[in-house]
Amino acid sequence: MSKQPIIESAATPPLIQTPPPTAAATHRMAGDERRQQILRVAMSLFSRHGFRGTTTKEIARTVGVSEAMVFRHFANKEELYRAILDNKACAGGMTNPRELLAPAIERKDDRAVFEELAMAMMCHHEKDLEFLRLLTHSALEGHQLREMFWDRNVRPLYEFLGSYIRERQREGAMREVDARIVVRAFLGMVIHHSLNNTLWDQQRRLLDITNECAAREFTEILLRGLATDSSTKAQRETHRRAGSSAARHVTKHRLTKKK
Amino acid sequence: MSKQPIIESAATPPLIQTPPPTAAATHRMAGDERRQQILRVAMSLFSRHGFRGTTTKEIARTVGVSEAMVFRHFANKEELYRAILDNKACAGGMTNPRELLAPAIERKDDRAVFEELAMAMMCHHEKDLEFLRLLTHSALEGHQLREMFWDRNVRPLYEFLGSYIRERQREGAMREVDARIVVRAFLGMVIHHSLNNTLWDQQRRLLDITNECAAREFTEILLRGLATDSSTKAQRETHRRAGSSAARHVTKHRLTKKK
DNA sequence: AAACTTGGTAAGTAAGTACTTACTTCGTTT
DNA sequence: AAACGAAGTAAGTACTTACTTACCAAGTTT
Repeated sequence: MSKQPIIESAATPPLIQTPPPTAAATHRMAGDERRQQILRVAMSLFSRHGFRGTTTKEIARTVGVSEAMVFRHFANKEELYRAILDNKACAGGMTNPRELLAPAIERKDDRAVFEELAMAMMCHHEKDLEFLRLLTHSALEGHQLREMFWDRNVRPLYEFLGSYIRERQREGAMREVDARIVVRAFLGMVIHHSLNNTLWDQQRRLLDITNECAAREFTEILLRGLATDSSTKAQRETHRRAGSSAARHVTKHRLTKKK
Repeated sequence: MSKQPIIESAATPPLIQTPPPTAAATHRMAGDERRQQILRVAMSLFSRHGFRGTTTKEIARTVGVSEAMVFRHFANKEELYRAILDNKACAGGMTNPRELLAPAIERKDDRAVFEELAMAMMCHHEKDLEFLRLLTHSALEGHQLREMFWDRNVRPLYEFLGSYIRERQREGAMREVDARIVVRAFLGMVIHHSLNNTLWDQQRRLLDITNECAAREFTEILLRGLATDSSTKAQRETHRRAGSSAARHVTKHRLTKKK
């Protein structure tokens, strides 16, 4: 309004386009490729600084293009965020626990069920640290990723694991406690451990153990904690014979890595 | 610099001061009182939207004063945040567990030790929900509250609870597992439960139990999980005779409130 | 009643913020 | 080689942000 755009000034000199000062050789990518790149960068930045704490300018600069490119691929910041969620919330919940645990469940190998679940979760958290942070951010900000993740991952996991526990209780292999409480307790140990390692104590000052060790010990505590008075010894015998995943000498056996 | 301030224009008309349109009767508070009010409001807003997500304007408006007042009391936003931390990080870690648990520890009542600790933590989280959110925000943002809380609360708790467990292990009352893993497992159950209730599932769709119930069941799982093969029955007898806090019939005994 | 102190404000400012506009460059198709 | 469309940009716009300035008015002291 205040400024008249130069529409037909054929005279204006070429205005020597400064060759992109940002990156080395990021010229003319295919549209989809660039879109993916923006997505990856945005994901990484959102996970570090949250939605509000990340600017579109920063995203563009990191990618090595002008800000306008971000808005060519995504209508607005919110849509960019959504695109990340669609990418992640589906693939973000690690490999489906149902498939992963099927063999262990078949054999009714409780130890393997819990240990493998714990391992899968912790390894996934470790690998996709970004997603864990993104998730926590959106839980705080009340963003829709929270509900999405809840419905697609958390609730199904509670139902799946809960029904396994109930089955084992019916068979007399575990004492009678509300299965949902058991699920909460176990996921609590595992998730808290991951959160601790990624958000609070990345240098592992308080506790530096391998995922294997954590999975093993958490499982041990849970299963002993659920054992029926009668099953206590018998069951552990059974599992030893079956050659279950670990649990050979679960006492004090070099649990920590250092310090 | 660019604008010449009117220094002695006695002629400028009174410019009828609009009577504060914001609040009803928030006139002329004592300095300290207002300072405290700003602190409280800021704390509440920071906990809801994080440091970056809260504007000084919003704080001022909520208090019912002009933005300039915020900056009269606090040099900048960062200092306001610090003031909150100083207020909170000292008093924020609930009553000192050392004192709280002293009697239970004296009696070597493991059940009471863990159950009371869990209760204290969960009730504190529930009451000071704001602090929990603030803490999570600063963990994500890498703000100094994280280190502060870590040093003043988390690490001491690990050491304190860990040494109690080690003592009980020496006495043969608990099996030999790295005490720090046990601490992590137990705090994991408790903290994850709190976090779940405040950040993820405020409507308690997944699991709606009282704090008492959660504390009781988590403790039960942990203690059974730590029992030595020999102590299993003997110990539970002992505790029953001693009239320990709960644990009468810890089986399936109306654990949930509804659904 | 003059001088000081203190709680308070309106109206800035400079540096962001998300998002847009008008235009250019280049590989592919015709 | 002309035309076209997609990848790209510089330089905006309108608004928000943290923070400042210049000033005021109700007490309290002198």
